[in-house]
This record gives sequence, structure tokens and C-alpha cells, in this order.
Amino acid sequence: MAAHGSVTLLLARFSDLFARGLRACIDEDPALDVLADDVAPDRLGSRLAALEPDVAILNLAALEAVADVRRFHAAHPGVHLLVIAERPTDAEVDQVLACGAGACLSKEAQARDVRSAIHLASRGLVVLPRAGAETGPRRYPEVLTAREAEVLRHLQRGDANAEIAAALHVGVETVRTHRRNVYRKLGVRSRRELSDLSSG
Amino acid sequence: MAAHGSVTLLLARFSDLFARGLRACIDEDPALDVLADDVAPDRLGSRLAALEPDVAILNLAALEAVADVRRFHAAHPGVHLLVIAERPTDAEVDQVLACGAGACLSKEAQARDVRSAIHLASRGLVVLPRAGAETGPRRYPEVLTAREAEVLRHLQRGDANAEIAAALHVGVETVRTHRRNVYRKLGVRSRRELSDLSSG
DNA sequence: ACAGCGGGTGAGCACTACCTCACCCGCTCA
DNA sequence: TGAGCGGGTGAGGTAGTGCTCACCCGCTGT
Repeated sequence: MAAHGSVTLLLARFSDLFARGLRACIDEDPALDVLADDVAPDRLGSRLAALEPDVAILNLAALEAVADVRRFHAAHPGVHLLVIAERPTDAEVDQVLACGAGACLSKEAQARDVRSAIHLASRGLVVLPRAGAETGPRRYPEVLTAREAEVLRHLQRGDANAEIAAALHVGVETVRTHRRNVYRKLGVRSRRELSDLSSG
Repeated sequence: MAAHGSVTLLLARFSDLFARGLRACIDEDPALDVLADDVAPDRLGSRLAALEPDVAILNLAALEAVADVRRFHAAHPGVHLLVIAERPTDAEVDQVLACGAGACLSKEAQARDVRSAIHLASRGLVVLPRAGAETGPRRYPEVLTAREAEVLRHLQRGDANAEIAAALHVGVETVRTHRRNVYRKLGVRSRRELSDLSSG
């Protein structure tokens, strides 16, 4: 515990832009004191031992395994672990909490919720998203498959179906199927519209 | 185009923490002028029309379909579109660029790369990750399945295998399989170690 | 008229993930 | 000693996705 009632923190490494947002969010709260920032996964153990923060904010995506959380909890029972996951399922939250973490938040969480969670976790309370809004699978725009992307490249070059079929070593009917899916996912209806995007 | 040679920007809505990082990254560059921030997906069209920024930074995950990118490009050919995706595959990058975007970056991108990409995109150059490091599937810690999480909850309550099997309406052998996977993914070797995590 | 392009439907196949269960083994403890 | 717990292997079924191909239709342009 730090002196004047503040909460001491250790921040694991996150992607650059997210880390900036996280740090800014924490710096807005004068009661939060960051001891270490951008700690690489392989240095978490030694930094936890050296700094003994009240709360450590871990990046689940950067860990080798969820079991690492358990390892940190076992080695440093006094440190409250707050795990930030990509978009955790209910099962993933259960898993993280079962490994000894005090909280499991989504990267989609609001800044004020993160600050609240840090304070609660520092006092040993368990925080989990559960709201239902943040967890669960996300609807994501339809993405081209690898094969469809190949067909797209040939279409952009103006190749005919038969040429594409020969180049990909498949039948013309297959090319037509891929092409149709490409058109649908790109929202175009012809080669003409496809080339309009590139030129204009 | 803005007056004093600066680049005017429109920023779509991103998750709170990421948006703070993105905004901070942009504010560090005095040549970048943000006209609108946190623009909701359904307001992108009208805001693009009203503000006519040099560059619009879109959030692919918040769009209904990748085809929306094409729609924006068609409606506002003068606006250079910079799309930020979750962790785009090569096929996804092809798809976004084929829809008329000028750049497709990953959320994992460095702040300085984002600033560079904005400047390049504003001059009509195409920017794509391609480095190979950011694209492609990520190795992610092993996550519990829904069934394994259920077994975990029963294990934490101290239920015996037969009790769990009865509760889940499956055979004891099935419970044993789930339990084994739970142990492996959590890095524990017994009910004892599992309860040690919860108690202290 | 015919070839090429556009869309729709459906089938077969391979691969993967998950769930389910069955066998094997060793250890511990009442 | 036997029941329960620990780990290992493998097999079967289901579901989903992606790739491949086959048929159907209409439109257009030479």
C-alpha cells in the first residue's frame, strides 16, 4: 500500500493506442499511482515482485496462457489482478476469475468503469462485465475468404472467368461462385462497379 | 482542404479507451485538425457530407458491412478513407481497399504509424499493414468452452463427478474429460489447487 | 442465336471445434 | 481391496465454415 491512501498500479503491455487511452484514463484519477507502465509479458513476474503494486492490470491477449494469471496470483497473493481481455465470453471470464484474478474487463469498457474497477479490485472486490453488452460474440462485417480475395485480385486485373479458373486450377463454376460472394460482400453488382472504385 | 495546410479529420466511434489513445495520438500532431470525433455509424453519412474532411478514420468493427466503405467512397470521392480493423487478414485488407479505402490499419498499429498513414492517405497514397507482424491470426490463450465452464462452476462448489454428471445430464466419463481440460487450461492439477485459488 | 456475364440454389467434400463417451494406467485413502 | 480421483488416448456425432462444382434463370452484345 502506498502512503497517502492512493492505489499503486502496474500496467502490462498493450497495443500502443489502447495503452495511451488506458494511461490517460488512469492519470485523470489522482488517487491512482502508476509504478510501472508497458511491462512486457516476460517481465511481469520480476516487476510484480519488485514493485508489489496494489493492483496489476494484465493484458490477456499478450499472455502465453490463462494459467499465467494463476501463476502470478500464487506468487503474489497480495497483488489484486485486473485482467483486460479482448471481448471475453462468459466462459473466459469464469476462467480468468478461477485463476485468481479480482476482475476481468473487456477492452470495450468505459474509462470510468475501468477506474471504478481498479478501486474496487484494490479492496478485494470482484468485478466482472456480465452486463451482457460487452461479452459474447460480436457481429462483424462479412470478410472475404482467402480464395475469394484471390478471385478479387484477378477481377481487378480484368481477367475473364476462364482465365481466373485456369490460374487458380479450378473450374469456371467455382470462380463464378467465388465472384458472386465477392460481389455480395463488396456491395457491387458487376466488374464495372468494381473498377469504378479503383479509378474514381 | 483546410486553410494553413493542415489535414482535416473525421473520427468514427471507437471503444472508449482506444478512442482516447487515438485522439491523443492525433492531437500530438499540430498539422492534424479534428473536425468531428466519436461519430456514430449511422451518422457517418451526414457528417461526411456536412464537414467534407480530408481524411475520415472509420471503425470497421462498428460498420454493418464492408460495403458501407464502398458506399461512403462513392458518395464522397474527395474524402480519403482510412479504415481501422481489429486484426485484419490479408483478404480483409484487400476487401477494404477494393471498396475504395485509401488505407487499412490494425488496431495494434503504432501511434506514429497512424499519424504517417493519415498524412499519406490525405495525399491519395495507399497505406496497408502488410508487414506480416500485425496481420494474420493471433495466438490467444486457450479459453474454456461453455461446457467446460459449467463443469468448472460445479468443481468450485465442491461437487463430486457423479453429481456434476447428473446435473448436466451426461455421463461421468464426459465430466472427467471436461474436468481434465479445465485443469489443463487453468494450470491446476486437482480440486485442491482449484480451491486454493479462490480462498487465498 | 450463341457466348459471356449477372444472380439463385443446392450438393459434396474436407477441415475444425465441441461434446460425448469408452477404454487404458497409477495413486491414495478409508 | 475397492472406490474415487488424477492423467492419457481415441472414437463417434454434430455443427459450422470454406472450397469445389453443378444445375437453374435472365440480360446483353456481336
